[in-house]
Amino acid sequence: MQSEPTPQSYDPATIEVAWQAIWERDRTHEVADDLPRSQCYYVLEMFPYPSGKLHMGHVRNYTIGDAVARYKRMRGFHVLHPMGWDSFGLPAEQAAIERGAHPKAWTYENISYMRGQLKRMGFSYAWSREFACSDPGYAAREQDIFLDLVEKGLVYRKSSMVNWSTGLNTVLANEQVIDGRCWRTGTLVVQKELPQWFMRTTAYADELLAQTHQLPGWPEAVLTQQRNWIGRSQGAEIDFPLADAAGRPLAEKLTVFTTRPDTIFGVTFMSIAPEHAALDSIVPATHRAQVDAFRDETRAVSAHERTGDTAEKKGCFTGAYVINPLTKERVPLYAANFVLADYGTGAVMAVPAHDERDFAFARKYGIPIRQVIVADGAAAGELEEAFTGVGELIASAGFTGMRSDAAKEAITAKLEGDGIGRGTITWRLRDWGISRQRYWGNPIPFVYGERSGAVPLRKQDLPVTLPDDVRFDGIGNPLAKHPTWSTTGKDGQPLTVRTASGPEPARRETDTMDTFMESSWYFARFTCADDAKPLDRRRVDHWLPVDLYIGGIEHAVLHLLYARFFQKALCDIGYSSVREPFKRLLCQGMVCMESYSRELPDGKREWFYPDEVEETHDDKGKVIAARARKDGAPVQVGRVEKMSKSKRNTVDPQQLIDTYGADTARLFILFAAPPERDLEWNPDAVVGANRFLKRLWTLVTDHLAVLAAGAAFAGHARDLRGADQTVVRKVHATIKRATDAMEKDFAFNTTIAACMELMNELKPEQLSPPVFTLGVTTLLRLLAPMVPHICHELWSRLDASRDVTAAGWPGYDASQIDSDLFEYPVQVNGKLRSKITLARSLTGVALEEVVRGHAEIQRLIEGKTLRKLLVIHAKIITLVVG
RNA sequence: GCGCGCGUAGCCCAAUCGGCAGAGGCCGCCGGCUCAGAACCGGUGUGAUGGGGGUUCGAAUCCCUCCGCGCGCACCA
Repeated sequence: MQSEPTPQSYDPATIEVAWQAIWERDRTHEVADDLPRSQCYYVLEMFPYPSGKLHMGHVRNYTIGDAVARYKRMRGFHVLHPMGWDSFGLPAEQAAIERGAHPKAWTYENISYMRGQLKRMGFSYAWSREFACSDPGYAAREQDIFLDLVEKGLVYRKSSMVNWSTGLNTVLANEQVIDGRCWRTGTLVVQKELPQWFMRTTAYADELLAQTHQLPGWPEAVLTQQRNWIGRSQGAEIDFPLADAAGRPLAEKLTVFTTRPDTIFGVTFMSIAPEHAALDSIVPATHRAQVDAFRDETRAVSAHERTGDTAEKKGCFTGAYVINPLTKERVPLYAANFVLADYGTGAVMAVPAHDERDFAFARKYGIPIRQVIVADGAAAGELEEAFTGVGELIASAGFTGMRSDAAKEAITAKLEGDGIGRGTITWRLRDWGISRQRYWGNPIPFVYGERSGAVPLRKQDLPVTLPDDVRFDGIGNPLAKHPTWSTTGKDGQPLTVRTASGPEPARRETDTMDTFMESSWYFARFTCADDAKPLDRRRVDHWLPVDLYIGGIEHAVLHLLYARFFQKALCDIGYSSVREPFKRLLCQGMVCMESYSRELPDGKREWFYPDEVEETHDDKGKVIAARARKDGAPVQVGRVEKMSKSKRNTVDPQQLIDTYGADTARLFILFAAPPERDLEWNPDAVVGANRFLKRLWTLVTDHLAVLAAGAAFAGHARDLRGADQTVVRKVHATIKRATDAMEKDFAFNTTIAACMELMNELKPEQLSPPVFTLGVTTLLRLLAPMVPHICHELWSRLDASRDVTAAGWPGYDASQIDSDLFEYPVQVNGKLRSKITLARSLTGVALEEVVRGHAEIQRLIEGKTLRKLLVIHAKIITLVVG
């Protein structure tokens, strides 16, 4: 049983709630929009999906962001630090299906609970700017923007093969397909053809790629991933005329894309995607049946199995031939399972000698392999594997002898001159399919006239709102099944579109937008959340780019690429002139914990909660065994991995707050690891964090009389001696370390360590009151961004005139850090041999003279030859003797 | 396979420009306090900085290579 807290003991529940009430009452963390930009700072954390309650990943993300926001405020910045809710999405509908809860009610109840948790953590958000994406106001403004994008030609509709999740009955983006399975449900993804709405992300492919080289504040890993995803590929399109079996050219042609036009003289066949549209007209009747069969066979397997690394390369001769435009040679055309219809032109000139896939294919089907490139200095010979490098051309007519780079250009130029090819760039990046066959999303503001087809809504007919009376049975799209919604206008009358010949009956688009749409501009809306228009350009341009954006690396190519695209699109429809939304990106690591499990006889795994397990340690404290309490039988200590419910290695933030308070949770999270690194949850270390705060509490409250009585020491350390001098130096050194750590990488862990060190030095019985006061007040100011409640509370007891935030981040005086003497380590031939103490003020030639003459140095070189003497001021003395 | 990152004490992690390997915390151990325990206070660190090689007066740090772990991409022509 815990004893009842006395007024003197640290009672986080009371002081934290009290300060949170003060911040709420005073609207402490709101910020104006008209201050000089150089004094402003926009820090943003990726807003959460309101799934029910905060998990430890959220708490870490938001703790980091809050510590930055509070730190920047103490440095005098006007900080914009908003929060909202990414509240459209599938889990709400899953809840409706499974529990009968209405998505709207479920979502807003979750928001209400989670907002309470955020406030209980003491996060310093500008709550007046809060919104949820499912709020009618936000969704309506997004529709407004959408229509502008339509106007600008950045939205279009086309029928296309889509990833269809059999688990969700909906379309998934490529990014939502992981190993051929649905990212959410893990069910199989199949290919299906549907009309879809697309955002023209490819219109910005060049800029999206180029700007990755101008984002120094982003982690290299994210930039690399985005570059891979965009996938720029420079090469040429080349036309190959079709030929009949006798080799006579036909009128039709096939165009290939290649990055290696220099290998064109090595082409011995052509391969084409089995579902390529041109095949129907190309394949002669004699081969039609088997090509169709091959296509169906290919289609039957999922995209992943088909293109996976291990998949067998298979093909089928089409009965057709093409002519190599440079050699005029006739080569066979194969349908091949590894050729993708939607990349490049869907057809590939096959050069087995210089491409691994073509090599394997040629071996399998007995197709000739003709080498046309040799590595520099090598001779042509029998190839055991494809040579995919660059080198010198052989057997390539007039291009023989050229190097690959030159040949690429020369051959492309020749093809261009002949009108049968052209240099071109192909992208891996596709347009963004945004249609979702779901209810809980933002409706796409289009209608379909009976005869006139898809028509965008007029702005005065916005917004399209979701109906509340919807049934959820988990099959198909609830919106499409609603009896009246899709055919009723805003005025309650049957929906029509205007045409030249008068109103025409129409029905609504029932697809809703991918929820990545909402998260693509919420950071802009935060700058002007009260504006009637979708965005207020003045304020958007005032605050953007976000100075620091914090979130998980799992969004490296999803959200972060869409948001970059969207920002550029917003610029081009007049809402901003800032083309990159995030100046600096911080990707925090995962929150991990040890897991315990054992294998059951049936091969399954049984997982244990930590308190179900007893560990035994050796005499150094190393864990040597673990067994389950219930049966005493051993369990395996799993590796430290991301918290997950199924592995029973989660910690509930609410429980943590209830037990230790928000400040302890914050302190542990910031102290246990640097932000980018994975954090290993350690319940013992949480207790340690709590212990530190208790000691801080006691240190201040036990000496309130002394601390509140007089001012902190403001003189110079040189005028002090003994413990007072040591502590004043320590104070300045600590401020420097803490400041450097914050400015460099937000290395809260080292900032906190420096504070712990300082506190260990603060022994009131050995210090004069002004110096002790300096130490304590410095400590409170340095810790305030990280553990704001306890620091505000203690500060208020020392100084009622202003709060600790207003007191600001302390500055330091470099001249007060170091003592007048420096103890030089002396290395002889790289080994530490001795130490000598000299005045720090000694530098340069004078310093070297003193060292040379020093008795200790003389002793070290006695009887040997001094070959070299290096004296680095305030660092080290190195002797090289022989 | 390719790309990015990481590897320091039993564990989590520090170490500005290449300059004495150790700041802080946890665990363990010892001691104080206590009838006793918890809490609290004090004390307590011997590692080839993952292996090998190189550059240097000097390498945890820079370069090469290998090993291990994590993440991402993966038939993109």
